[in-house]
Amino acid sequence: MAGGGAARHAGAGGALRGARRRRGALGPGGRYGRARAGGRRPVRRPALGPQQVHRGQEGSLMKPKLESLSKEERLARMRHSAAHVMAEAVVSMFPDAKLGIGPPIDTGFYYDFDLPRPLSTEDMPVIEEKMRQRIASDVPFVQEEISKDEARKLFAGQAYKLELIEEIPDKEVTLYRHGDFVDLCQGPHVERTGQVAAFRLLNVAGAYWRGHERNPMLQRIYGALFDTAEELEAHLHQLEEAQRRDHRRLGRELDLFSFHEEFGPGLVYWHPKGGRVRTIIEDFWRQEHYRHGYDVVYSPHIGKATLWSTSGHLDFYTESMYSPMDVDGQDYYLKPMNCPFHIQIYKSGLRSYRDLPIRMAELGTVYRYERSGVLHGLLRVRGFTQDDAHIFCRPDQVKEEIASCVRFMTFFLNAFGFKDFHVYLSTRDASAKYAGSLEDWDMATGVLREVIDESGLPYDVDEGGAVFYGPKIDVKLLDTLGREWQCTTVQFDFNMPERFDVKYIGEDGRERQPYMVHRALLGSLERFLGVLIEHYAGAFPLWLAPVQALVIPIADRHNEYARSVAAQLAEAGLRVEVDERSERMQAKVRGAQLQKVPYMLIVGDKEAGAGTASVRLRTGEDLGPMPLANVVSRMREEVAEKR
RNA sequence: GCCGAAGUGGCGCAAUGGUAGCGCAAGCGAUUUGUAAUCGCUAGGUUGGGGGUUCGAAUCCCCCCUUCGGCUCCA
Repeated sequence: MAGGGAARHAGAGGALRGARRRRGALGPGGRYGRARAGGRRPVRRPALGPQQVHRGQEGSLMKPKLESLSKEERLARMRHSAAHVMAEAVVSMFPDAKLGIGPPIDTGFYYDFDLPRPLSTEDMPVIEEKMRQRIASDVPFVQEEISKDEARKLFAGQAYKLELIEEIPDKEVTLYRHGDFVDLCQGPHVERTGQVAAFRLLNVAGAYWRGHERNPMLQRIYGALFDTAEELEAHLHQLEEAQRRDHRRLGRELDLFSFHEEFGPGLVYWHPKGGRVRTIIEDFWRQEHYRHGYDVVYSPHIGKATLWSTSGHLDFYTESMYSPMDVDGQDYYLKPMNCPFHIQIYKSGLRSYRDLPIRMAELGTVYRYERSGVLHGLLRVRGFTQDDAHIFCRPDQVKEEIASCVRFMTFFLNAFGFKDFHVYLSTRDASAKYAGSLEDWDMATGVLREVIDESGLPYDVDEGGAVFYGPKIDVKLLDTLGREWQCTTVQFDFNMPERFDVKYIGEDGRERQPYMVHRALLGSLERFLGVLIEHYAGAFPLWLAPVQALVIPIADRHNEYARSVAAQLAEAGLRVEVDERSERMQAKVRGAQLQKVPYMLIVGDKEAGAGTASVRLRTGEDLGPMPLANVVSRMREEVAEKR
């Protein structure tokens, strides 16, 4: 994020409207919260209208058979039905329970409840058991349609359901009934409870009713559900495996970084090894930016209040800013963004149309207040370094500049081996909170859309997801649990040029306002490194590995030769260490494996005599003894190719 | 910020009202070893912080801090 005002102007929750929104605002499955967490994403599937699900006596005769459906659709139905069965179980335990919604999600389902007491993990087996009984009883799911009036009577006392009923545009609403349990629901479901497959209740979490912070907080129970017990087990196993590649754990084990909560949560301390990786990325970043026509700048970390009032941050972004510090009786603020500074650099001279585009990049460290509950390792911190840039350009240059940002982004993500990322086009909605003219917005949104279309990257439209000052393209990378984290962002800004009166002299000699584009490609180095660590499970490719080779002398008498081997590699620009501990070679190999060092160079009598090293790779592959020159050339080649 | 769970040596864990232990890591010593853990010894904790109950608190109660999983918000 490079622009301002997101906090207040991102719209009501910024939920994914548009592409991911399903029709209607019905109960379970009708409307979803945000598409966000891993396995917590609403399933995407075509809405199945009532016309496709005919009513039958048993609610089954005319429905498509479960087996004939796609796996995706079948799972969605089972998950949705499991949510109903779970709701029934919870209601049987708490007759006064008020029901929220209970949709299927990527890996299972959830249901939200308003209950008289907090649920605990001890409740899970009880609920599960009730569910299994209901599944064993194998009763049919029956769809019904009733008038809204009838529905209001049926759901009297169910405040949340009543709210949903009022929002349904049709005269009739659909219900799904199994056994004595009935829910306001558009469906579709499986035919019988017995068709609900392998599931496990996972956890309870708080969730605001309809995702709004001002609404009551309900208790949400998450469950996982798959076709078979094996697939369920595999999924649960995968969740455990994910812990092994959690960047917070790897950060400690690989000695990359630490946090010191007692001295400030959300503030990263980079250790030498993590610092090494970061430096490599920064060097690469700088080199590529120069190559791509950017200038690299540095700006201060604090600025006077007048800067932030002019920029609008004090009006629109104060909630994310830290309290001012007093400097000679003046208020100074720690910067939450770099843009106002870059604008000053732009404005330090008269700019001609010939000077544009001006591309100003900075690894700019910013500080933002993040609410305590949202901090998350490196992925959400309070101080971070954006790989920020601001592009000032003429109207005729806009499209190419945006296109080159997208190409540059793709180049970086490829360089780091990312295949799995989600692109979003965030547009404005009907509200009137936006800066800039509608024409500007239409133009900018059109350009962004054209550029992504032409890039061939699949994307979703996040209607209303734009910040108040302009539309944007965002790219989100996935962590090990499949949670999305916004990294790349390319944003138009129709606010700041106006506020700071940014100009250039046009061909006609008159002052004109340039277009301003904020962009961060990696996003922030902290977040990017966090995602990257999980992406590689800590086993960085050679060019990024903090220690590229570990020389392992077999006995103390080989230490001297080991040091000379290390010196030769270091001379060739490789990062190498020697394990001189009085340990057995096996222990040293194990240590290197655990540290995920790519190359292990084992040296004993044979190697010292022949001027070689026996090479073991992190993969376990034994390359046998190699002349040092060959080791060096092999490694240098691997580094050059960023493999 | 909200809901729930949790905080015990650097890390992973045990001790559920009665003297805080174990493994790994660390330090020291021995060993000099051929592709994922050599052996021994030593040191290390006012149990996240503060208050309370009790003869006695890691354990029970209250407040705060932090972490984890969600929600909301965002790079």
